[in-house]
Amino acid sequence: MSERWALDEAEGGGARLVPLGRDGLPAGPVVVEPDLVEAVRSRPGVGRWVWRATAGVYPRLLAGGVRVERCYDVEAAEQLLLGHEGRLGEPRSAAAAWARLHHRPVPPDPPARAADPGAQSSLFEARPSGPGVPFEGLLEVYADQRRRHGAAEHPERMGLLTAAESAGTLVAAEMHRAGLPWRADVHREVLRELLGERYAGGGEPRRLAELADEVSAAFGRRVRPDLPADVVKAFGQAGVRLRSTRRWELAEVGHPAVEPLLAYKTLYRIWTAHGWSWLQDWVRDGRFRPEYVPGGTVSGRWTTNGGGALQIPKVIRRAVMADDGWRLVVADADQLEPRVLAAVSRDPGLMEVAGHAGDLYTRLSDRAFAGSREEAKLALLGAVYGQTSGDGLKNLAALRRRFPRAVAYVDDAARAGEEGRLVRTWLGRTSPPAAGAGESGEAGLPQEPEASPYEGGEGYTPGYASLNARARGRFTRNFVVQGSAADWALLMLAALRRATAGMKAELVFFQHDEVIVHCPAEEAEAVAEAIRAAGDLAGRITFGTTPVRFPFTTATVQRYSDAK
DNA sequence: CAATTCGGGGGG
DNA sequence: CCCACCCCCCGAATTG
Repeated sequence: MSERWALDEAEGGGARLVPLGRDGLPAGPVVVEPDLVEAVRSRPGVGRWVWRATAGVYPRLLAGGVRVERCYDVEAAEQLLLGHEGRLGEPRSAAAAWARLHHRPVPPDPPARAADPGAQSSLFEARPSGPGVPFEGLLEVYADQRRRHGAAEHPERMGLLTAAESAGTLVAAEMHRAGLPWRADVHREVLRELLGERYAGGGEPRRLAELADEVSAAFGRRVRPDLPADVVKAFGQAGVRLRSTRRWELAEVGHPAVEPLLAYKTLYRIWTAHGWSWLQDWVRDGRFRPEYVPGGTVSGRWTTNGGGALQIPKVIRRAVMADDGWRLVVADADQLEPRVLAAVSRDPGLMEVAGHAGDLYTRLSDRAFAGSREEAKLALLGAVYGQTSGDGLKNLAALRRRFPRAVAYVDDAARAGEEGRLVRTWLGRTSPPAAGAGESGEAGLPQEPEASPYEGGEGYTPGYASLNARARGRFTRNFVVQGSAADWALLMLAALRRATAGMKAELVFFQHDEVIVHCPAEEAEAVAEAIRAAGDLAGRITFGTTPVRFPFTTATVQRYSDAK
């Protein structure tokens, strides 16, 4: 029986606190204490802290050496509940929620804070705490949120979603504090190998300048490779018509400028986005500390605020190195999205395929297709993404025949999107309303009943159904799978966090379906086992009883680039 | 001059 | 070969 307390910052670094009863209402007098960190440290029996926003409170606790077991993030909950109620887009701050409760004017959310490169911690940041809400208001909002959870389509799942999202906010703050081990010297070595030395004055490094010269030489005139319009014009004069200068399009052109141009693009990207100035801005004392934003995308995937932490180019990963005597345990969930589709659709055939730890696509091709593993993979991904053309389509009919419930699950989601309805992930995260819903827009009109693309016919043409509706259908089709995968990932993180709580190991990176744990070498085996167990547990807690397995590919390495 | 859009790359 | 889904980040060009 763990206690639940509400907590808010008070003026001068202090705290307001109150114990909460089983009904979520205050079960005692409000206490004011002079030191927030001590207030929490001295109450180790509290099992869940209810507070306005983890990002506002938890960095201070971490800086004071205090971790909490669980929390309830009122503003994260507000966002999820608004979404569930079809009101995504309304302000989500606690102050806004309080104003809505009392039918007062609702303050807009403060604008997102700019990225803060190189911050060692959030301790000294002037973080805009948003429009103020008194402690009593926060308590009222919390009590009302409990009621709204009860009114959700699946109250238990909705409660689990909020708990998981809250756990995610704790992980995000802890990962920011721990930082990803980053060897600036190795990074510079990589840059020098790829780009050559830098010239004074901040111009292009040597290798880029050489490649630009090669491109110009191939055209017989000066061409700026970083200006698409210039490149298209140059090819035009050479008799090659291009729609764009995208990599795949250039690759089909036989012209001596293509090779140096493609090399230029790759290196230019590294130079501008992960080059010397990125290093200067983002790496301090051997750590890269991005600010993670749980629930930063509509589907529940995380984003980061600055630093491009979720897009670290493969070649740069050599710089991510464990400390001496330590290791990186890098774990990647295997074929997560098809496994999630099996779990949510309860398709018997797909559950059977996903009920083993081995390669899912191989098993899929063995059972369902005459074709190769690659074809099976493309067909399945095509079904999940709403592919409209190309090779994957030819196996879609076979997929539909073998796994009718799985395909119907995503087809239903697509139809809902086209008709302007909402869809939800397994735990209840909800897609945003269609633009213009509620007005006299397309969402309110009856949709064409005579031509559905989902009955398997060839030759379907969109007719008058708007392209926007079709795009929205692809979005909702994918949302139920990608979002449910994000549900699972949150539960997996929460389980892993608990499992490693007594170890020296630290979670240092998370990217949709991949985690990195930094730990002493002797803990690596236990950590790998904890990850495996966290995946299993997350599968059971998220989806209930299911034969579907959620295995990882795990590597214990010294450099991130050695995993894979 | 600042803010926004575009084109292209990186990640899953 | 790509596509289809979710993103971030950059520089240049365009717009207010």
